[in-house]
Amino acid sequence: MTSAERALQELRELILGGGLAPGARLGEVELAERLGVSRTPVREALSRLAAEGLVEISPNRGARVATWTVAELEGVFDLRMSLEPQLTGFAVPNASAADVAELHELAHRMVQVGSPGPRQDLDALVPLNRAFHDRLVALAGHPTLATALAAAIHPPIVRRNFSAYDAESLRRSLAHHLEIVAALRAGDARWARAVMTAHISNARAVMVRAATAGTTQDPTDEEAS
Amino acid sequence: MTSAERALQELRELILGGGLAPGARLGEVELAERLGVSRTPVREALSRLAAEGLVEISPNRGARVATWTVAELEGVFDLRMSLEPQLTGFAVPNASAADVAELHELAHRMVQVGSPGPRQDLDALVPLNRAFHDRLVALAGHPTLATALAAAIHPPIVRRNFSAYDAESLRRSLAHHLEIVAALRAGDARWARAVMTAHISNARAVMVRAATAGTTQDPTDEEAS
DNA sequence: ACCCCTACGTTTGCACACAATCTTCGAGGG
DNA sequence: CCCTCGAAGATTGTGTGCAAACGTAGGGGT
Repeated sequence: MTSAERALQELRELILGGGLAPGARLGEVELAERLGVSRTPVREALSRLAAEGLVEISPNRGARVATWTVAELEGVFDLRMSLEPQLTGFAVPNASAADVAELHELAHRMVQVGSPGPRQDLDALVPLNRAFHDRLVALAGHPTLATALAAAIHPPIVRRNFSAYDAESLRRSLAHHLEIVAALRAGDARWARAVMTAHISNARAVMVRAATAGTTQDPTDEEAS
Repeated sequence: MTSAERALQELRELILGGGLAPGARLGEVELAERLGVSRTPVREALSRLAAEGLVEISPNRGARVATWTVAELEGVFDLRMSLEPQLTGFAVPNASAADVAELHELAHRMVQVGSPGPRQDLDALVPLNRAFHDRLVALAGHPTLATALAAAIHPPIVRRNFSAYDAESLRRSLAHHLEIVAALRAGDARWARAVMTAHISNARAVMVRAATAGTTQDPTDEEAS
């Protein structure tokens, strides 16, 4: 694996994992020594991340972690609403019994882990949720739609923890997963599309509310001198 | 403007304009001296073009102009079918009388230029068509959807001349533009969406037919020694 | 007291050089 | 005659140095 790829993945992880706050300055030399490589692969990584929409580059002024307004966040959800139900519908005829069982397993574990109580673990929900949606997208067998969706989803995933969900919305979200599995088992593409549309609408409401409320979060740079 | 940007735009023009055939090898040194810059900005341009999907990069094996199978072409049209009607619908409430007049003017000129006869000029149709669709997308006021659409449309635009259209399909396409304007004037988003869906379905049928028939086109590299 | 202009430090943009990898061509053995 | 192995050439990947542009602080002028 090349150094540029390593830098790319590491930076992506850092941004998506919250290690770098939105708006934070990304100096080339700082990142270079932080990742143990030269500036060249760092530049390449930053360029590609800019193409993905994770960082913003101003000529001669360097790169910063991208920030998103509420309007842009809503735009992303519009896009998801256009694509994910479609992908889910495509997945229906391709789902084997084994696939359905696997998805059911994932949805079931999400209910166990996500239900309120002493065993609730919202952080464990994130990889399960991701696995569920990724599996579904893979089943659709539609690389073009999948790529467009992935490009759109990446940015707002930054704060993609489930802490923003209130109990009611979370319960709905978990139920949706199970219902999607049911629709797959029934071979009903229209049903699956409808549930996915509802699923994203629910998520949109939660995220927009969180973003609107959390406008007060620190926009400070990480300029610890 | 930076050298990397110049290289990016020039390469894009070269690929989209047909100056570089799909599958053609893109040597860094060759491009560098062809554009009069060093390898560094060329590398950056190639990297970004790869992110756009116009070129494909294999590690240690260089870059080539991207190629698309018929299946991928159909995938792109699936994506357009998901996004463009949506964008057209969003444009409806934002369209002022002046906007409608402008779009009507464009659609009318396309009919004049595109109708069979001695004054037919298929090449002149391309910029008009592009202006029409761009105007419509701009009216939607939805940067996120617009960006996703633009990213998807770029690749297959390579052969985006209207020579593939038979008389019947071309007449339909021109009529669609006028009908979309009518829907805008009526303020009927559902109507506009439906016509746009039909418009893209028509285009899909034409392009897929052309791609299937034209599989015999030369896959030769430009290895002029 | 406020504004503008200038000089400095920092950072990015680009070019060049070296190292690592892949491809190709040729020779030897089976 | 074909296959395998090896070396040379070419190409990509990465590090480093230099020049240009930007941001900022300080001094002079109005």
